Amino acid sequence: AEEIPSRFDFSEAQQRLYQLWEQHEYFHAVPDPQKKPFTIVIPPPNVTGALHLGHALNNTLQDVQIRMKRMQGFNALWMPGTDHAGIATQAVVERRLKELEGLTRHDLGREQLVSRIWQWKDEYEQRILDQLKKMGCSCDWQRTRFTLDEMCAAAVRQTFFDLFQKHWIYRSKRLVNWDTFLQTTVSDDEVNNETVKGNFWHFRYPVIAPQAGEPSTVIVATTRPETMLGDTAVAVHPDPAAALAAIESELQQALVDANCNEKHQLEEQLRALQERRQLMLKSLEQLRDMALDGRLVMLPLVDRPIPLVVDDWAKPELGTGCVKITPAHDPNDYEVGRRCQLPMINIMNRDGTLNAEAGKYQGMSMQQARKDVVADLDRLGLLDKVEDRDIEMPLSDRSKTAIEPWLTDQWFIQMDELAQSAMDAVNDQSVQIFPPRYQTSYLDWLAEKRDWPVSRQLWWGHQIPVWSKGCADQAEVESLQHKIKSLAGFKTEGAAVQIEPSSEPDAERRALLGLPFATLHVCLGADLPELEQQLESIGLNRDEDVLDTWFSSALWPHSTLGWPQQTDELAYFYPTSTLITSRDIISLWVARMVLMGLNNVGHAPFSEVFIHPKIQDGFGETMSKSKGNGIDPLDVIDKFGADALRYGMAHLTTDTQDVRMPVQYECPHCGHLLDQTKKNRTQPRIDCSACQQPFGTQWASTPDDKALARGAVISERFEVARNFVNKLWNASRFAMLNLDGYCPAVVTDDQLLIEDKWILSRLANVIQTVTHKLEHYHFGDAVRELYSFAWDDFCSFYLEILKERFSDPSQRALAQRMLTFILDQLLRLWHPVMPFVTEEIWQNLGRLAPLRGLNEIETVAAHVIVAAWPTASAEWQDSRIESQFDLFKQTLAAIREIRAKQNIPPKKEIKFSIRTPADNARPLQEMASYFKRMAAAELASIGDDIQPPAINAPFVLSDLEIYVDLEGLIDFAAERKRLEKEKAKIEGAMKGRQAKLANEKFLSSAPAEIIDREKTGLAQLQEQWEAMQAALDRLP
RNA sequence: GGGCGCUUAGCUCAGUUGGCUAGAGCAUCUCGUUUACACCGAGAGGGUCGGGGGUUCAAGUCCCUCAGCGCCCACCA
Repeated sequence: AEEIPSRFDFSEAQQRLYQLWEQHEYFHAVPDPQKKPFTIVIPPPNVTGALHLGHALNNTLQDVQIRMKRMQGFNALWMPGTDHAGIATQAVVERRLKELEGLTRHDLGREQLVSRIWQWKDEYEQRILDQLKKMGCSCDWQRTRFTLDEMCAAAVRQTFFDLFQKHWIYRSKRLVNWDTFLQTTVSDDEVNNETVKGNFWHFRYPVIAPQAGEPSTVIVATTRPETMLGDTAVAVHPDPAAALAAIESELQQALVDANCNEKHQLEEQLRALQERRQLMLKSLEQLRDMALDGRLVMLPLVDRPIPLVVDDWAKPELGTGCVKITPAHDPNDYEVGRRCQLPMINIMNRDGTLNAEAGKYQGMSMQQARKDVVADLDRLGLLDKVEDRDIEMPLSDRSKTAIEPWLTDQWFIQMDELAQSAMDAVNDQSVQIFPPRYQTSYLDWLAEKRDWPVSRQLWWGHQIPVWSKGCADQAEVESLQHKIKSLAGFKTEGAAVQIEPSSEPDAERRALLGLPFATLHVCLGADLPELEQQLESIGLNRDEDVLDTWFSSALWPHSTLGWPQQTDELAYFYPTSTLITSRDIISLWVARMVLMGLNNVGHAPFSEVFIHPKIQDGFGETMSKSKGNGIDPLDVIDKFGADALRYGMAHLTTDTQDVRMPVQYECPHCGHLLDQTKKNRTQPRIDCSACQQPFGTQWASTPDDKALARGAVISERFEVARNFVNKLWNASRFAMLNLDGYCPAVVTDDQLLIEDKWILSRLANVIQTVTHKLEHYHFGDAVRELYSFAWDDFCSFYLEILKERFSDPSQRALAQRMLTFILDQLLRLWHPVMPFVTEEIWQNLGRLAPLRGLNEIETVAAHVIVAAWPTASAEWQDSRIESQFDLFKQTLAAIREIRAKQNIPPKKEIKFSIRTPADNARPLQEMASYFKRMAAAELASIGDDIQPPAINAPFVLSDLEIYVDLEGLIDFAAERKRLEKEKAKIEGAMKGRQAKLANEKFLSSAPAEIIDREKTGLAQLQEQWEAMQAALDRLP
């Protein structure tokens, strides 16, 4: 035992122990009807890049749950895997392709690009799985899945086919966010709005054949002039007078409720509105009438007659009150176009240049066209005016270029029934969300029941399993349909047909634009190469698009278990037990998993969802790769160990707050820690403030910077955890040093000393609390409870007391049995949070004490990972013993305080007396030797009627007066100071109570129990005060 | 604009259904290497609980309001 080092060498142990667990296949779970399953599916990390501390938190919590449940005897399965993360991954790879080779994806082609992305995926998946292993995650690696692998693909195909058959999947036109640089759509949450300086242009559109008294032009305003080439109408409000009046009365109402700050502003707004009304109302009403009359205006530059239409999207209080309608390039205009049945003219190519619809502007970029359109209108005298204005510009998060709204064909999932089923699951509590407030965001989002657009114009993902062909007329539709249905294998192999009528009802326009009469879609429910070939041979082509990445993620809990195959795993492990994730994907992922699980398997995928806090940097911003404020968990593991990382994560997990984590750079040359500041956190190179040498950061991009040693990003928050790991390690080291001659035997109650009973009572309470807290996701509470038990109770008191008993041969055997038992229990309780150090100690303890136990002796499990979770024994719980022991602790603290204040040398022995009733006296008397050891103080006398020493320092607790004998030691000044301060404190407390008790209302309204408490409290304070005063009086 | 949170010691966070003198760790200061641990031990100082108002015998805790911060959703010709 002597050769055990005083510090836990985690870096050596982590690898060895992880291998040990894997060799024994402790992580591998197979269906076993004898055991109850407990299942968690990992929120699959994106293969975009490495994991940061947010993931570390997420995965730590999952592993804590899994390890605890495994110890509780459940058949625990933690299903690991990664997500292909569609656009994010493709964009990363494309960007790198551009940087390193100067190539675009079009240079490579689909197949080549996809194979490049697979390479990237292999690399990062490896890295991610490696990170998880280094964190100690006990995932069943044999079952590792990837959202794009064959098993998941089969589930995707089957699901799509099923929804297609139910007609819950359909194709329709939709405006998408088009990134003209990457030439792909981006989802709404990958679009950032940036405020930029722009202009507000006012154009005149000539009215065709104006009648007398009518305006000859209509003025419209826009921030995007080039889109006018695709205008198909000008809208006016159906009742501008009423609309203006409504706003006016709203403003007036607001004015009534307003405070003076707002008042001024509101008055101004009101004045402007009234002015406007005077100025514009008449002409707006006139235009409205013209619109109702079916009048047309001439769209300049392209010379296209377009109608005036009536729609309440045209707000009379904004702009000119009239609004140009460009259905194919603006989301709101698109809605107007649908309501008014307007043609939708797409003027843009995939690459952001203008197409043939734009006439002479064809081939120009949108920016160029903007300049030319404005200039040309100006020349024609149709530019009314130009205002400066701040405008919100949508930018692509990936390419940082402007997003263009663009009208395209997209596949949708009809959500009403699916969403309802997912709402029901939460409403009837078959899925419970913790903390419960997150139910609201889940339910609110689903309640909108907006159809889910699932196609993405990407190459990386599950390609949509639909083959289509446009038909020119009804006859062709019928003959093609007949041909398809008679294909060999069509009926037997799982295929379905849908007919999509054209979005353009007008035959002439269809002919003009080359649109089909209808499109025939065939969906195949599985990979069927022969059938696919046959379809292609009769002219059907497979959709180029892929599915939204969340489509496959939504199937994750059942696809990973083999669905649509009816596997044993699916039958046994599904539905899973709990889902642990972060709040930003409640709607994107959690809700969709619920509805897909219900649709596919007929059962919600999990019964509980725990939403954990988010990790923020020192400035309150969430960690993300793009901000450069992320921490690689491996940096923390290298410096503090995996257990410390996990401890830190669990400790910070409370259910109210996000976690703020200020970080530092560690200089790779001298180890100095530099605070991360807002300024230096995005710098590629930093000079160490201690040794002046430069080091690189994760932002290093130039070859010079990259060549520098990288400074790790770490947080001192983990120091506490590391220190605790070491504390536990050394407690076990103490045990090892004192277990010579250990022999196990049943320990009976009558053998136990008061401190044994106390520690067992504490242990029983802690087991109960910690189990409850962990089972209810209160990770922080559980860790705090265990920490104070291990450090304060076990180490600071129990072990100190045992030292005394180890030196007494008659007590040694019992002390050893107690020590091994408590340590054994501590290791089990800590194992889910700190698997490595507990396993290592378990091995060491097992060598010296393989048989352990109190009530019965048993051979313990070879490894703590599979040891039984402790159960709280009710017989041990004894609040009387605990309060008796508390008296000991308080007495000890009092003596130590007086020693410190009096500056008594540590080795100098002192004497003290205690005046207390016999009930308290007995246990304290029994512990007399511990005062000697732990405070170098001898208990001279104790009892109801003892005489305090002549010169003493008093300390008064409830029912307990402690007198430290200061004969020949006293520092009068220090003692006076202590007593005065103590007295003042007591006086303050007394004052509050006296005031309360003098208050008639308090006496009449407060419950008797509270009044009683106040009274006895005051009496005690009075007693203490008198003792202080008396002692002061005695001082010379 | 709508919604959900948050604001407690220099820092990071606890604080149950309102009820004894508001806690912990780090940092600071004092003392100490007594055979588990200096990644340690003993002790101390440090808070008008974001501001203002209200309900109550009693408010960190409940209500209103203002300010600041974070996140989600929607939207701005």
